[in-house]
Amino acid sequence: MENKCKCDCYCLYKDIVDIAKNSIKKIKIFDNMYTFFKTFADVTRLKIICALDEVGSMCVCDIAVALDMTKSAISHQLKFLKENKLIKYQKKGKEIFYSLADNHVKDIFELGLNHLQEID
Amino acid sequence: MENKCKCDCYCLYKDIVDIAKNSIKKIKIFDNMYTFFKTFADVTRLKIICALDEVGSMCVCDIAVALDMTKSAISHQLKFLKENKLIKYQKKGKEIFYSLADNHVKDIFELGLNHLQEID
DNA sequence: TGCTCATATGAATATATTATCATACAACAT
DNA sequence: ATGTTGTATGATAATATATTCATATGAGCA
Repeated sequence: MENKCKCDCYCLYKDIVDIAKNSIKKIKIFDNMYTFFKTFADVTRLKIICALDEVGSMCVCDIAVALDMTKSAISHQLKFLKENKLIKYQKKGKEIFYSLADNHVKDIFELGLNHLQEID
Repeated sequence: MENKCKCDCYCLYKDIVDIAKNSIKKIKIFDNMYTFFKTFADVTRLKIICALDEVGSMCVCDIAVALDMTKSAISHQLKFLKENKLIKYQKKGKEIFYSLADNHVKDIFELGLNHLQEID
């Protein structure tokens, strides 16, 4: 039957399903989007963002101390954040200072904060 | 030494570290926050949100057809969304219709969309 | 040059997450 | 009652992720 898909389902409301399907198809950036949100879906990364948001820029070592974690763990997470263009950095001698890339990061962070404060 | 922590780090800029530490401590909802953002950090859940956003409300079966996935997989994800209060539902006979819980979900989704369209 | 410190990174381990599979339950039709 | 359909769920297997560990690189200094 036409309205039966490989997934063992009978389609009940075909027109609605078609609208939903088209809507999903239109957004070709789900992969990027999920990677973007994944950034905020980790306590360590949230804390790094929070710290950088508060003090502007910090070196790897200080972030590690502030979060009470190893420098290696922080470095791995900074790499993730860097690859997803959420932070930028500036070299000063041996040290490398990281800071938030733009206001979107702050916006998202604060929107999440507001949402949680409202339902709580 | 006072400025050496268990994590093999030497604290370089103590005042900055203290500010960051306090800022992190103030936010006691990192756990909730990361769970909230985790919702958006999965392609399946993003698609469900996208579909519900577009057509208002859908039953489990139709969501499964629209996403071309099994009903079981969808049901598990709906449970996750339900537990985190991002969707609500209404029973009609055998069917259960799911819809987005409030505008925050839509807001976050669209903010992510905007962010990605700008950097791209 | 050799040493120390700041940072980066590959591999391995530990943990978390997702989809599948089997099954259960509830509503409806016959 | 029995069978069918829509949904839910526990257990498992497959996959992804985070941290640790060992090691590497690179800058500054003695």
